[in-house]
Amino acid sequence: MGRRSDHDRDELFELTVQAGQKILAKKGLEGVTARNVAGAIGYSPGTIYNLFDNLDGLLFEINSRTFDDLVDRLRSVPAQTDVVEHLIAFAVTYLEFVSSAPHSWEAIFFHNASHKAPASLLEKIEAPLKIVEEVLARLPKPLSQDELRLSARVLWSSVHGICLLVLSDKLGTISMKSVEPLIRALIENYIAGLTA
Amino acid sequence: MGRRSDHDRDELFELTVQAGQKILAKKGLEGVTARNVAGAIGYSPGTIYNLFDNLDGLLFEINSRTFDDLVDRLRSVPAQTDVVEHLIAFAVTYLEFVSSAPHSWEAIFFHNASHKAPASLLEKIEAPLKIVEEVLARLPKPLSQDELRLSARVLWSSVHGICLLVLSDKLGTISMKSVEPLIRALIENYIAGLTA
DNA sequence: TCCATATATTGAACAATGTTCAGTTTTATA
DNA sequence: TATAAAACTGAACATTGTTCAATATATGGA
Repeated sequence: MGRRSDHDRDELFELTVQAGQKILAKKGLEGVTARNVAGAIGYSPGTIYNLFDNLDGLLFEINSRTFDDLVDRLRSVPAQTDVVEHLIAFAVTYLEFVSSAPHSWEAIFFHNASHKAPASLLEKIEAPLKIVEEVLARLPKPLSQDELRLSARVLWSSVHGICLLVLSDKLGTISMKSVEPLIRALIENYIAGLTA
Repeated sequence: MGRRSDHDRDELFELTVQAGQKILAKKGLEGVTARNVAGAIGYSPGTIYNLFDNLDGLLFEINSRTFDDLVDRLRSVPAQTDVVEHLIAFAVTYLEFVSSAPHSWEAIFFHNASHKAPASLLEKIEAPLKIVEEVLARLPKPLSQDELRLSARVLWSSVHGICLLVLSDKLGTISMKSVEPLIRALIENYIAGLTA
């Protein structure tokens, strides 16, 4: 039984999110139930609803942190003078992250929320796209704001599609090594077409 | 109350699948519950389990038909002498289908089945890839079976990623018209890179 | 025609889910 | 120390998928 003196609200919030992440990593999305999470932190199910509006809220928070993690990884990709090389490094970083933490991404790709995601999460989903836009803006050919926005989205979506492929084929014949040269071809030539 | 004499087993199966499809189209994936489907065909919930091993079975059947539909659409794309044009026509066909029947594709992309999909469904998922492979095989450059397989998958996955983008942005600013030229650039240049 | 057998259908019941909230316990404050 | 505020509980509710004994219906042979 959880005691009020054990943790203040912020600590408890943090504890809950981490318990959720741990369960997600171990049991997958379907393991993240109110009773499981409550049990893991030593509180009763009702307490979850003291911290979050609903269970979706917990998953939104977890997903939000996964995006933070992705953004950190993208930001720490070494700067490349060549735009194409930079974008390829982004894609590979994304692919490796998805591949190494599949359940975190399962929660992002396949969680069917009954409630609306908060604006803060929607912003974080946008963050990687902003980073891609920044790099695309360095292309010699001048692109309008709209062109930049759309082409970043299309490029990232196609990389995203390939992440899904890798994710769905965890036990199959498609490895990172076999996909990387094709990602390279995809990006190299998409950019070539964009700037033609 | 359903009467045994109303339909034989095959008719009832058909009736159930169609009821499922109708509910899916109208209410989305979350509307497809055992009780809803049973109510729609005038039988009790238990009857559903006489026709399918479980509810996933019904959704597998519905998804299977969606893939059949896609394959029909791809097969009726007018033959193009140019491989790239042919692939672009495929992608546009796919995009338009997803865009016009979003809930059918929601069931394919976001249904988290508790049970394993039957081999027959897995084969149907492969069918569009086979069609893409066939066209890729017409490229002047000779590709090995493995190269063909992998590049078809990567190409289709990236188109798939863009379908998801369009699907997730049904009310947003991304239209078919704005995406089509970028799909074109994506495919044109991916193939250029592949055959270089 | 009528009974016996096989099949189809029902619907109550079970477990698990998210969620609520009246009641209890604990802490902070005056 | 008494009172108010906040946190926490856990039983309860509605809704899921799913099962299965009981019932209803159809079939085929005497």
